[in-house]
Amino acid sequence: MKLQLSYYLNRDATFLARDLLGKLLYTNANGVVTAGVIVETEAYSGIWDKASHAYGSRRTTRTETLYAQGGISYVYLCYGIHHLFNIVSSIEGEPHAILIRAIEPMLGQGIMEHRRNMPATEARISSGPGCASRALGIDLSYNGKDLTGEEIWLEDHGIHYADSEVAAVPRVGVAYAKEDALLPWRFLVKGNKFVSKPNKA
DNA sequence: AAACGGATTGGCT
DNA sequence: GCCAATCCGTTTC
Repeated sequence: MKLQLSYYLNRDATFLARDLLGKLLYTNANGVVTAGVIVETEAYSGIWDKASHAYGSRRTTRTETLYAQGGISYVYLCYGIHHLFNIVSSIEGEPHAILIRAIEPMLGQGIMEHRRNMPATEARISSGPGCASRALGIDLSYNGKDLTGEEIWLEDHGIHYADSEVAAVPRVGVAYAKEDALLPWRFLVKGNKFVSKPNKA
């Protein structure tokens, strides 16, 4: 049920990004548990990926997390306000990460409503990487957390999407990555209302 | 100690 | 649906 360390050691970031669709992401913030089904992801793969923070083997205090062995979280602040949550994968020294861009709320909707200050009937409550993180209560304090621990983890509840239900399209907001911006490394569940806005395929 | 810039969001037309 | 505000951790001087 709970995904174990071995799952995160897979060295194919795009495989994981696709495989993570349908998995449940849980957080436990001081006993307050919330969870949602992952319905949109993006793969960031290693030092050759111009869209990755680890492009060109860039190592700073912040990106150091990406180089660790898979199975931990990488949370960083975007635009000064949004906490973007990534799953670090692959072996130590190979900086792969999967950005979680949207979830479908499954547990603790009332808590999410409070965190987002909007009714759970609104799709945007957890649509988009910043919103999904906020709904789950993820902030910078979650950076570097063990994903097999008790604060944040993933579970497999047997939800599986057929290839015909999944779209692989270019990533969002990475125009600066030049030719790598065209790679179809964004995966989403077609027709799911929580998938974030940029829907063009 | 200061400047930078962004894996976005949501408010406005 | 489009456009532009925005903020602080990170990086660099």
